[in-house]
Amino acid sequence: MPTSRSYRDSCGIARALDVVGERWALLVVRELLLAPQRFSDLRHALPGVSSNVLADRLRELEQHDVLRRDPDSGRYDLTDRGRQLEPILVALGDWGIEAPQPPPPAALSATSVLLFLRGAAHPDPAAPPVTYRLELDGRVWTLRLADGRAEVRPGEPPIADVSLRTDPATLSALLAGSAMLTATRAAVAGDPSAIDRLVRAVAEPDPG
Amino acid sequence: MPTSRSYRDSCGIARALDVVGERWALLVVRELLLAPQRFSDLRHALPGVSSNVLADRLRELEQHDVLRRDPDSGRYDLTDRGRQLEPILVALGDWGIEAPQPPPPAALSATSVLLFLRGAAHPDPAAPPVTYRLELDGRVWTLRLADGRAEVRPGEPPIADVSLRTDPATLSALLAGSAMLTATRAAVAGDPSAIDRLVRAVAEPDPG
DNA sequence: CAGGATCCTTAGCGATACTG
DNA sequence: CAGTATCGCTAAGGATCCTG
Repeated sequence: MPTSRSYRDSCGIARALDVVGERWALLVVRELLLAPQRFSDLRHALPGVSSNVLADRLRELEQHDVLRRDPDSGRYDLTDRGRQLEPILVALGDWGIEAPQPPPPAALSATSVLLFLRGAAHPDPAAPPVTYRLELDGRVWTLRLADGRAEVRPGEPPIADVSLRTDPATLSALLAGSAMLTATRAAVAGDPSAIDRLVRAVAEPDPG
Repeated sequence: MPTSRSYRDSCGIARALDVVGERWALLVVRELLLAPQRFSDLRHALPGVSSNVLADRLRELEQHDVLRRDPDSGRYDLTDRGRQLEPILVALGDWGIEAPQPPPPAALSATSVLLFLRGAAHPDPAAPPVTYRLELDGRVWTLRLADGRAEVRPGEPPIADVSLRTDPATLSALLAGSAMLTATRAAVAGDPSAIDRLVRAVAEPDPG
């Protein structure tokens, strides 16, 4: 039984919150920012949400034209309207970064780390492009550093300079500089120096 | 008894929602964007929130350094950190404008209308500045059109070209062009043509 | 009277078990 | 795998009642 309460307020902010203000709704949207996801993908990325609540949120968000379920693949993907939330979510995430960290154990989905990575990376614009194959939680992503910014896409890269297989928490620790690659159980193939370059691109201050 | 549940997710978006994701929290922030407000002001602006929930939200938001209560005046005001939410809320409101209107009766606070007005107004940059004295729900605001944009501040203007006393819904209807000034119970003093100019500034398309 | 605090009811949430 | 059914818990909603 989906939620059907409203703020009954004509303001755009209140009407937006009528759509995406229920618990877990914006985190579901977050998980779909980089790639479509199945029901089980979302459950794995959001271990705190129970299946009935997730089903409710997906139904409501589909009714409000934020996302759509593809009947063939069973995957949920954002609609154009849902995708318009991306800059808002990114800005909200930047704001939330300043908040105190939740006490562990805290979840960290692949999408979360990749969104952070994409936003925090400031690679040297003059350096040649690099392509990474990232395998996180068994799923493959393509990361490309080029033209001074990072681009993330789902799926296999055509060619990759380096391949890194690990989990979101380890990747996050690497990027934060709180772990050395050799001290983790990450599997690397290809040019290891490209990993250093990635870490430095995230560590260096925003040139803007 | 304040809410103290967390998404337990390290992502900045989730941590932001741990602070401002509870019901009514962002609408409280909205009400404080333009001016400090008392507890009773907030209750009036948000007729759907019950006093215990409002008290809980204010406590939580104060604990998280989003707002602060001034002991002398009893007014709640945003902190610097809370004010950083302004562009996010404005963007969320723009997104929400596209959502279907809630069935009436829907609330419409003075802050809501003034936020909409400030964002939607595109006055002729070449025209001379105009200052309005707006009295909404018994509270006085200063509105100034100058340099191609609108500025809203709480309190009496030093001098005003025109004074308009009405309620938020009537002002909204005037701005939307769905009501004529002469057909409302709005009280006007000063230069009535300045009201027309305001309506046109809102009606005209965004030059940007 | 403003600014809450208390009480009670309801509805959304969280966890687990179950089904096509 | 992709949800549905069930149930106890907790936050939200509404009214009333304190306290300066």
